[in-house]
Amino acid sequence: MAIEEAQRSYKSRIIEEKVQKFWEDMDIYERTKKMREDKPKYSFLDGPPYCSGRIHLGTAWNKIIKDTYLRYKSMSGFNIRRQPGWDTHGLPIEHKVEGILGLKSKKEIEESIGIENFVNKCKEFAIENKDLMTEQFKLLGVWMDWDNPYVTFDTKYMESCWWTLKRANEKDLLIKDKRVITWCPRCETALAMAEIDYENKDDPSIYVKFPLKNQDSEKYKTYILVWTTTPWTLPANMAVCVNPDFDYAYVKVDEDVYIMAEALVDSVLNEINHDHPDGQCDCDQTEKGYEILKVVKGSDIEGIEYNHPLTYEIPIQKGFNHIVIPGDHVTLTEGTGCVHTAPGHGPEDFEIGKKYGLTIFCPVDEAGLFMEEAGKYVGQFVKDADVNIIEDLKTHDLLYKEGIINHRYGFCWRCKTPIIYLATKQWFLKVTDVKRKMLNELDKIEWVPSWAGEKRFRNWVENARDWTISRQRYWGIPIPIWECEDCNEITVVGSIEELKSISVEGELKGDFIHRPHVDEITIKCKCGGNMKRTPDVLDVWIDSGIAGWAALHYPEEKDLFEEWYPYDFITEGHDQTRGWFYSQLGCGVISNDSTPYKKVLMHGFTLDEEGKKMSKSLGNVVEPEQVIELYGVDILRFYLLWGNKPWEDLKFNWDELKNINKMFNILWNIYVFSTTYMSIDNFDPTEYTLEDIHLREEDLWITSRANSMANEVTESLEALYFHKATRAINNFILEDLSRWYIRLIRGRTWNEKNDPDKLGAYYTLYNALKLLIRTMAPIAPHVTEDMYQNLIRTVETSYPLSLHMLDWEFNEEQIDKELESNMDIVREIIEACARARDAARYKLRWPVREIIIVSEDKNVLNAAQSLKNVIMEQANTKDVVSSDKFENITINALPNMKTLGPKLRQDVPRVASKLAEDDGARIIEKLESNGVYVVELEDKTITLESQDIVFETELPENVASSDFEGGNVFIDTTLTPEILSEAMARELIRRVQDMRKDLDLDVEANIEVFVNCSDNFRDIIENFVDFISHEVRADKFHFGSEEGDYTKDWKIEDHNLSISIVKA
RNA sequence: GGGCCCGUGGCUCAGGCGGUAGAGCGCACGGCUGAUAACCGUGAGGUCCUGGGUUCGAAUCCCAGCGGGCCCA
Repeated sequence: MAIEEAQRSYKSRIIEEKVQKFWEDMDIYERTKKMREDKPKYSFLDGPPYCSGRIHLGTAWNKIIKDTYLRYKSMSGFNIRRQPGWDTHGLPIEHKVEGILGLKSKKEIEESIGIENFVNKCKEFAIENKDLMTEQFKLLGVWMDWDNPYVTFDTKYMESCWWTLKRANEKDLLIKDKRVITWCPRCETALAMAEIDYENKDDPSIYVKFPLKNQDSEKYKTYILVWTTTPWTLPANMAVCVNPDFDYAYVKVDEDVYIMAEALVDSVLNEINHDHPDGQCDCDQTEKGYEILKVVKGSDIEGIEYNHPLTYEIPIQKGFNHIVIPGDHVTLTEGTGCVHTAPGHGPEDFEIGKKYGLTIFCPVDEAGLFMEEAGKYVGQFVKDADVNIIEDLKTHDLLYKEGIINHRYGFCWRCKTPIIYLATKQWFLKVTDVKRKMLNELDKIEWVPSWAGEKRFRNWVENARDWTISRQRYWGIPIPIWECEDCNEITVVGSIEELKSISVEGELKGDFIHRPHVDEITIKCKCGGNMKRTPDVLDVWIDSGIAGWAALHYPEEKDLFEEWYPYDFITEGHDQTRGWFYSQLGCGVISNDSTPYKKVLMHGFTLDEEGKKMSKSLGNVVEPEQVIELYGVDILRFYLLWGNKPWEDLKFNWDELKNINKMFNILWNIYVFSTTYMSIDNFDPTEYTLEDIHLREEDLWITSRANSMANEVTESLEALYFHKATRAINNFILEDLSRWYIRLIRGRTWNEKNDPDKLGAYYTLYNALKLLIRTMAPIAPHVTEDMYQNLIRTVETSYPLSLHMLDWEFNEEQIDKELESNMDIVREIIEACARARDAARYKLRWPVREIIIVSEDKNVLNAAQSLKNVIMEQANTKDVVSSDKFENITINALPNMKTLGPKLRQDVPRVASKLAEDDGARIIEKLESNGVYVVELEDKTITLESQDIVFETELPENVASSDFEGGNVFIDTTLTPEILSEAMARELIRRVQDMRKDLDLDVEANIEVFVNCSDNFRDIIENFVDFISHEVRADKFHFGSEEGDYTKDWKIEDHNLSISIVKA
């Protein structure tokens, strides 16, 4: 086999489809895995995406990061576990299925279609999406065990979950408790902190007057002034909290006296104050509209009794005792410093209520409707009751002030209903008991970036509360707790086998582990009573939190667990700080006393071009498929790893994608160039040893650069700094290969087939490309595989079937930093030459006699000397001279008119001519040694200081110059007859080449050339006919006219001529 | 109110362990081209968010503030 000429243009989709088919047909993924079976293990755990729809750009980014890193690790010689996971249970899917079936409440689910049908429908929905999303991930070229994923609804998976709960119970970390928790009144279930979205919302902001029970004055009535934004919680008010350390004022307004924090009196009572433009207020109390009667400490008003403001509407409230109690949580940032306390509707209120023995009064049911105890409000939805309550307060003259506040409020993550707080009995994991251990374990984890763990995640864990794990829903892992109806004893079932052995009623077949079948199974209690399952399912965050061992079906099966647990690496978005990073650590510590993962990359979100979240309602969603269709998978992958640092949010940018597309085009062009010539010459690198070929300095240079690049990519990937890896690759392709190396070797590809110099270029280019595609393979796996199959595998037949089976390696010994920096300098010199020519309007195509490089920097002179040949070719010069100074420069000294004009007046011309007579360099010398320069005129002596003279450098005629960072270049543009001949020959060559291109001739096709020109022009180029013929592949070259296959008239400088080409 | 992150040309972003501010895109002009629908050069375009501090020297380190984002209360 031999290297074939590549397709002329880069068609990403065709290549990618071809490569994916190749992988599939040849079973490349499985083979690659098998190949590295005996290597050291590197375990990875996929954070399971939730299967409720199609993947979006962020999900794609997530899997691309994983795939790239794992491909790299695999090539680096590790046996990788990469099982994908699917999160399938929970409210989001229930919510979608409710929508599909047109169901509006739990009652409808239970009564109109039944739990079994509903659960089956949910499962169906999850499977459909799982399959759909699998195809999407495959399209991205992500290599995972797609046929063997872990799925949270699998019986085995759920069994591991039961074990985890049993374990928690054994450690006394599983408790049932009445607490106030966040609740969705639409879904009628408890929600965990991770299931709440925060958004801004308008709510009432009211100041309510709570009348004291014992009024001590006939003249006025005293109230505690209380602020709330949830009027509907007032029916459950049991107490008022004050901070014992604050000062509280009795403030008289008209006929009322209000008790409130002194510091807040002004802002609450006296809005007039804000009308003073200078902020000064010297109004007296009457103007202020209030009068402070006295100030006491918070602790002084503890125990004061008051009457509930709605006893008329809610008779049951008459039976409770309402008092003022102390609370350290009371602040002065808003409100009145007297905090309405409803132990049934607030977590802090609840804690305080328990502490002071208040009744936990909660007259609201699971659907958010007021119950009988709420008196007048019975049957009203809590949020709807707000206005009625406000009206009733007004009626009793117990409303001081009313307004609207816009503040952050929690919403159900799925149905967007505002959450409420309710006191209910729920099951909890006592995270607060293991928090210390969690923090301890957290320190053992390596975080990228480090602040993600050390600061952000640590902060979250430190504030963790006990975890509400029970959900009053259907599609989830049933809580494996059976409670005795008689003695309240509980049994936590840890496995299916265990359930079988102790169940007395109900069948264990079919999908017995899901609801509703599992609900029918009963267990005999020690007391002889009947144990029934607690009807709840588990918080879906438990599902994914246990993935570490549930995916391996531990503890029922132990081998895999011992081999792979804990995991070396996980990576997810920063939303998982409160999600999966947390749930895994919590579950891991509870069941195994340790963290399930050792290294984490926390990545960002994908945003739209303006930095806004992508959302359907904004219409700014970019689908991965859109990008793939336009640019291809490899370009999408490269872009996502290039756009920014992985842990920052990525503003998706089409322009950047275009930019990456350009880079891939150039890469492809390099490939086309290489294969074009290599296939013409049947190049086979295995046929040559270093003896047969000649390597130039530039060959060693690109080899060094390629290895430096590979080194940088290795370090970057290892550190998960994907942006640095892609930048190194981009720089190598554009700067080193395309813009420089290919340009340098162009001439050599024109030589004879077995010319060692040409073979040196091929050999070097071949190896540089080989290293490049190997290094790029994890990021752009398709195009590199395609190149590998043609460029490498056809000639190095002993190489593995796929690029991805190659080991990750490069040769540090081939890195020559000095050569690299010399080349940097030389590139600058050559660029300076181009600038100088440009300024002098002297074309690059025309050779020059010599260029002189002047620098005081030894490194520059060394570089110029050691890479002289490169400069000669690229600067198109016959000679290169380097020196620490330019000898031929003339320095002219002129009088500085600004200083000398006023001083010397009519003497200026005479001084000027004296200055002109002397050598500028000598004048400078004198100024430097004497500080002055003396001019002797016939009639006087004039002393000039350095500021009196300005110097101009004058280059000899026909010298162009330009400077660069390390010095200057001077170019001798004298046009000798020889140079003119060569210049004209090159002009002619370019025109013939242009015509060959017009004819779309093969690169190696031979032609016959006729040039019809003046005798003068013929004389000029006559000596270069052989050179011209060689360059344009002309077998024969004639002067004279001919009607060839293609004839064209040209003008070169002042010469009119016509060129005719005959195809050979 | 608390925690974390971000703020660099018109746009997208590098740099960031202190030492003359970079790239790409876009704009203008010039050039080159048998791998390149490419490329090269030149030009215009920067209070590196603001203000303090440390230092011979701060885009970089420290403090405070402003603006944006995420998370929490």
